[in-house]
Amino acid sequence: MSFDAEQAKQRFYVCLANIPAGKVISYGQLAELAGLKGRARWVGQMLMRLPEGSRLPWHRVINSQGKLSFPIDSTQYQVQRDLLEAEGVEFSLKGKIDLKKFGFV
DNA sequence: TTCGTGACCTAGC
DNA sequence: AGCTAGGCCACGA
Repeated sequence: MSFDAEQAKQRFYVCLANIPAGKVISYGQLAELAGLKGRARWVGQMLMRLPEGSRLPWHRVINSQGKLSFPIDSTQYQVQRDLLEAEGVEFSLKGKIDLKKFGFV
């Protein structure tokens, strides 16, 4: 059985679009939601290659530790964090998100 | 086709 | 809580 990238991409986009504002999900969970269990890294690749104009909520995707997958000092980190805080998502002093509260599952 | 790479994950200490 | 090591899997050179 081979991996159909086109079909996978479609399911991935749909699931991502379904994440409500103010909630976050991990790469692995999103992959599983799209029927792509075990392909968390592929999800990351897709987000990186996402066209800029798209209205997909890429910022609601974080890692399983409840943190953003960017270095603290990067602009990408700031952008994602601002977008999330604008939706009501709270960060701890260490920059961690409470998945019990904001996690989408 | 083989090899290195990465916006990942989990288990162990 | 923080770090390491091993596993994971599609992608591109």
